[in-house]
Amino acid sequence: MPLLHRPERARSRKKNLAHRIVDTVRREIVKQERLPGSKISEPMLAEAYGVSRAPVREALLQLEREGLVVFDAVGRTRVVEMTPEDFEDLFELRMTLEPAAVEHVTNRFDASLRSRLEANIEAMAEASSLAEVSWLDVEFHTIVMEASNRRRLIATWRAIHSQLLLWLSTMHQAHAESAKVRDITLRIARSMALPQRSSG
Amino acid sequence: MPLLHRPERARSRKKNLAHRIVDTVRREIVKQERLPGSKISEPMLAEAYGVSRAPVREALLQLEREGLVVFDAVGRTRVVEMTPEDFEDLFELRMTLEPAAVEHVTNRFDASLRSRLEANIEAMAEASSLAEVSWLDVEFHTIVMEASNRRRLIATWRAIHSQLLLWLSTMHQAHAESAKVRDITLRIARSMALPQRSSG
DNA sequence: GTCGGATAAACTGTCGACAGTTTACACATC
DNA sequence: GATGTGTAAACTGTCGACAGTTTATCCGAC
Repeated sequence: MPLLHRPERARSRKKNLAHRIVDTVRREIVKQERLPGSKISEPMLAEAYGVSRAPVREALLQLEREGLVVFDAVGRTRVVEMTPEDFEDLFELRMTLEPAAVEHVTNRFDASLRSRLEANIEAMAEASSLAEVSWLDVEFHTIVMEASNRRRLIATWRAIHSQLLLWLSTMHQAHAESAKVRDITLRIARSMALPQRSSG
Repeated sequence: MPLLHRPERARSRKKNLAHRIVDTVRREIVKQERLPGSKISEPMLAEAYGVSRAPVREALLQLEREGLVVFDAVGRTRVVEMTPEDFEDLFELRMTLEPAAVEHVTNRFDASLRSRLEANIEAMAEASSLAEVSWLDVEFHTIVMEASNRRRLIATWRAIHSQLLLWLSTMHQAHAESAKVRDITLRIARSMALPQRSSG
């Protein structure tokens, strides 16, 4: 099972409480241990992690930035519920961003990047489940995105990254046995392949 | 002079203090009343607006999201300093996003949208300064982006919108009399024009 | 006069508390 | 049994405070 996330930045790079809460809740949402539409209250989160509400509020802001939670009109937090339109939106933005990143990566294709990508591909080949392949595939494209070295492109990717994982999780959990969804996922996985993968 | 911003969302749509602080500081940064690289401390902001640090912290997080401030390793806040590479990055992302938006707008081109765009164009024609034209131009493209109705596209646009204004402000203030910069700005403005502007 | 170190000021991260508002619940009514 | 209502519980937004750390200042050594 691939690791969910490297630490990422939020306010300061230091390991503050908000960071840890973000990491934990992000994992819970992506794994669907917190279901779409379920409420998240600050006092409950604060008590769950034995902290005050201040870092919890900061964490929720970050999770909203990643598109994993939404705030209603009175400031209450819920786990995001993605509609088919959202999925379309999500993948369209992804398809818009990726070519721009690839263009820069081709100019910066060095040994380090190459080995990271190859390791990822290898892991995919050895993966034992479709879910694992999907996750590795998102990881593959994260590597590409970050290799582009375009700060704003990377920031935008991070803003949708977790939503992609959530979508994959939704698909695999809700329709694990559906051959049709299997096909869709594989088709998308293929379309996500690095267009001009250099051979040298 | 065009209005700087409509209220925009942050945590809840209600008018909380963080909102007002974001609006004010955003304007200060874009107008370069706060100079790039200058420090922003929470206690000072809090005192300046007569509030506690809690809403100030929230506001700074939002401003970081908009790319107007950056946090250093120990959590201190500074007004962003944009390098030439940043400008390139910024406009490249902009060019990546825009065609995707335009594609959707052509399907939704109604009278309301048309009149809003025409009003904008009219204002540009009557504008008395290059700065004003630039701002109206960014506004034009904001209208297009929001008309696309793609949530994530719009969110991404908002994440770079203020940076575009800051860049324009920088250009106009630092090189107001430079014919060369004038040309660059106009060239960019032209490239920003809606590619297939419908005539019917 | 310059450099280095000690001391003071300032700042961030976190906490617990309170007011005002919204939601949930129990109870009475039809 | 369904419905409306009033009260209690819960929640958000905001505040002031404190501890630990970083930055600035001042003073002495050279």
